[in-house]
Amino acid sequence: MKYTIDKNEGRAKAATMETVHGVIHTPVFMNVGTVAAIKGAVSSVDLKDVGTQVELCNTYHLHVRPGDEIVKKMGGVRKFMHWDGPVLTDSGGFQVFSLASLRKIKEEGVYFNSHIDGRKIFMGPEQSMQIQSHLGSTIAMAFDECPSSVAERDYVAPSVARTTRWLKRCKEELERLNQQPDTVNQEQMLFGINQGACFEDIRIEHAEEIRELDLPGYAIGGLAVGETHEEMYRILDETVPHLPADKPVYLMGVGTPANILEGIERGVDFFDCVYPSRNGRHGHVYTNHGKLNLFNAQYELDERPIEEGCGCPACRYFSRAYIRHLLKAKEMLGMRLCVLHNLYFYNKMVCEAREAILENRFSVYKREKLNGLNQEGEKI
RNA sequence: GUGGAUAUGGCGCAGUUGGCUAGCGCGCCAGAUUGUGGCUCUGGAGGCCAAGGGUUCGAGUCCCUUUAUCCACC
Repeated sequence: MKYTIDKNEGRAKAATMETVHGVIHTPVFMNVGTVAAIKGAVSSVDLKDVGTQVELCNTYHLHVRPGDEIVKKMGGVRKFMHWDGPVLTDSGGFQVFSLASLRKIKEEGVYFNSHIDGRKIFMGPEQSMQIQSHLGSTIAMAFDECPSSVAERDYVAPSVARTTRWLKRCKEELERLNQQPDTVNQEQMLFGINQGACFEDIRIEHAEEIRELDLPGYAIGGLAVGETHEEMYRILDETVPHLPADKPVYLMGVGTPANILEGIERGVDFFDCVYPSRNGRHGHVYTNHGKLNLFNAQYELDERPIEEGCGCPACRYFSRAYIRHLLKAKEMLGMRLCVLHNLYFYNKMVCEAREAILENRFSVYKREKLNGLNQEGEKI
C-alpha cells in the first residue's frame, strides 16, 4: 500500500492510496453494502454508475449470513459480489453493541445472541480478524468497543484500554493470517480505531497509544451516536492532530453532507454512512438546495427530476412525480432510484471537494456548498 | 312482491345492561433515523354515528317511518 498526500489546504487533504485492489482518491465516501449488497436493490455493477470508489461490507452480518466460510469458498467477498475495486470490512464491533441482545463483554471478547436466530455467538479480536480474512477485504477494521458518546468517564476509560489491548491482538492475528498460504488477500490491511466518547484527554491518549502500532490507517469511532454536531467537530479538532499525518484517517459512520464537509476540513480522508441508502429507501433525497421527502404530496405532479442537471440514473430519465408514485406503491424501483441518486450525490460531493482542495479553494467550496444545502427544503 | 340482515371518518371494523369531548387497523398528511433488521417509532387531519321523527335527564346504542345495500324465498 502506498499513501501519498497530493495537496493540503489547511488541515484538509487530498490524497491517493494505492491498494492491491485499486487506487483510492481521497476524500472518499465509502458506499455501505452491509451484506455484500447495497440495500435498495443496488448491485456492484450499479456502483460503477454512481462513481463509487470503495465498497463497505460488514463482518458481523456476513458471518451470521451466509457465513464467512462460504464467502471464502466463493473466492472472497469481492469475487462473490462481483466488485473489482477496494472493499473495507467493518469489524462487527459496532453491531455487537448496537443490535445484538444479551451481550456480555469480557476480556477475551463478546458473547452475544444472533439477531437472526438468537443463537449464541462469540466474537473477539481473533475471530473478527479470521472472519475478515475469509472475506478477503482490502482493509480490515479492528475489533473495538463503541461506547456511547454520552457514556460516563468511569465506563469509557476501561473500555478504551480494553480496545487498545484488543487492537494489539487484532494486529498479531492478522499478521499471522496474512502469512497463511490459502488466505484470500495476503495484503489485507488493518486500520486501528480511536475511541474515548467525548473526553478529549482519553481520545488523545488513546490516539498516541495506537499510533505506535504503526498501522496503515486509523479511524475515529464512537462519534455521531448521540452527541451534538459541535461536540463531534470539537473532538475531531482535538483528536485528528494526534493521529499520523502521513496516513489515512477514517471517520466512521459519518454522516450528513455537512458533517462530511466539516470532517474534510479537519483532515479526514474516509467516510461512510447509511444515510444515502437508508434515506433513499425512505424517499428522502439530497439536492444542492436541501433534502426532499418525495413522499410529500407536493411532488405528486412534479415533472422535474430530483435535481436539474444531475447525471445519476434516476435524474437522467425520471420525474419526481413518477418516483413518488413508485415509493407510495412500495415498488422496489422507487427505493432503488432514490438510493442511486443519493449515492451519486455523495460520491460527487467528495469528488468536488477533492478537486477544490487540489485547486486550493476548498474553504470557498465548502461555504458555498453549505449555503446551497441550506437554501430550501430540509436543512442538511 | 315476501321474509331476514346491515347502514359508524377514504376502506374495513369496535362500540359493553342507553351515560363524560365516539375508538381501532389500513390509507392519507407530516416528522425521526449517522461503523443499516427494506424495520420501527412519533405526531397530525378527517366521522357528530344513512335520513327524518319519537321515548328519555341523557341515544351510535331503544321504538316508528323512509332510503340504500346484501342474502333467502316467490
